[in-house]
Amino acid sequence: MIDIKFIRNNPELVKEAVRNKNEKADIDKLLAIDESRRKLQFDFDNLKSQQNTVSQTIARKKKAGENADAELSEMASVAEEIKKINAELSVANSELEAMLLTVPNIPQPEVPVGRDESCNTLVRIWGEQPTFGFEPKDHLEIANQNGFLDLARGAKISGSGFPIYTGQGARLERALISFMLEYHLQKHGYEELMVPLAVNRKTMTGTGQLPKLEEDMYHINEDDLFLIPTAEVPVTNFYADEVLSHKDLPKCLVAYTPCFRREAGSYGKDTKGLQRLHQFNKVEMVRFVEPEKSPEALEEMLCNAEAILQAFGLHYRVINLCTGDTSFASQRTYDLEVWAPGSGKYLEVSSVSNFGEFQARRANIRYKDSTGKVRHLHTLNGSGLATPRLMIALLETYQQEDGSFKAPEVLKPWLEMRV
RNA sequence: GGAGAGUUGCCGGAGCGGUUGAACGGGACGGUCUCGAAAACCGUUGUAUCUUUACGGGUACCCAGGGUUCGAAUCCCUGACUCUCCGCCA
Repeated sequence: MIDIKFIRNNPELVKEAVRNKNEKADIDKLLAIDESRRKLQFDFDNLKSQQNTVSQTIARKKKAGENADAELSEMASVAEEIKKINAELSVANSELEAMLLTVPNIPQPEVPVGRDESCNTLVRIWGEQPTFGFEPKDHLEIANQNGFLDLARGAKISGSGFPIYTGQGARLERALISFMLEYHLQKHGYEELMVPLAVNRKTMTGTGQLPKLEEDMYHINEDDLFLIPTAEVPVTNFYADEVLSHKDLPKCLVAYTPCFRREAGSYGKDTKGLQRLHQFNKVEMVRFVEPEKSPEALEEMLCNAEAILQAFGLHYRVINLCTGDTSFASQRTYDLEVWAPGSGKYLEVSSVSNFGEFQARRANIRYKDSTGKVRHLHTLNGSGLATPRLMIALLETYQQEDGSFKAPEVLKPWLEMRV
């Protein structure tokens, strides 16, 4: 959420951000509501002030045994008026609140302006595309040949986009999750959380999924709960409505969760195999930092995510997203795209974003700085990483000529957990 | 699912419908004392919002939302959450 005072003082800047992000929040209307709301608030405060004063007089008179009928009848009409204005005020307040929730975050200056992904820029490339002495197969062929996946039965049980990992495939998936979690815990200093997969409306609003993305999420009607599309939601909201101390910052959390996405409106796009799913696994990093430190933290998290791909020896590139491609809540986002040699393309496996105070305002997460002042902190998050496309890259990169799969050395211990 | 109890400031914990933004205690911070510290003593210790160049002032907030009243932390209704007991269950 953008500070209403900021919108008041920089309306053009906010409108530009709305345009550049292909959003459609009506800033002029928002400001008009804000204006009338403040007028109502002013009237309300004055009437209340009058009421408080006279009420005290009444109290004093009654205590002294004097007659207070004059004041009482005077206050009856004031009370009436207050009730009326209060009703208008709460309507105006909720209107403003609703509108504020539709205003996207403002991209940082470093973010290239552009409508869509064609305007994204390349930051760097790591490694090289591997070469094969044979025609590399795509991940589905490898998976099928080795019995790693059973998509047909997943579709039977739930529908397409709900994969079943079988045998060594299931084990590999679990190994990836464990490896990544432990990597971030041991080498990058994160703390682990295991969180609820179904969360309430307030939580979804806190990180910015609601109101915009309601259609993209699975919803449990009975209890008005949503299945999380990313661990970002429960983990960021971990500190909702709290005031932390600057001594607690930065706070670095990591969590593994399944993620659920309806992917409404994207049917038919990149649907082959594990490329686009309704349920997938992801390890997510989240940081809570002091405002001044967030740009630096973003770079660190990017490196944390890259470290995983490097450990696996996978070729990838880092992309700087343009305004039109950064999400509603983000100020700045890097994508990590891993090379899938069998499919012959780069696949997004991570998105690392700085949200500034946008989410902290929505979720009401604050901290007390070293001077004792209470401020909103900055939140960031990054996938570290999502497994399906990572699995694709691994299978395709480490396939053998006979179609078998040879896992990279670092994964060996994780695939051979002895009991 | 049934029965009961509860939700007050950083924490513990008071609070008759009328100077209660909130007693009292603890903690934290500042000061006095001390070579230094402890103890003791004194003082400070909320958030949001409007207004003001500033000093300051107004208003709201005692889980949330409604209601009663001139006036609600205090009375009534609804909801959320916590705890105890019973039932059910991995």
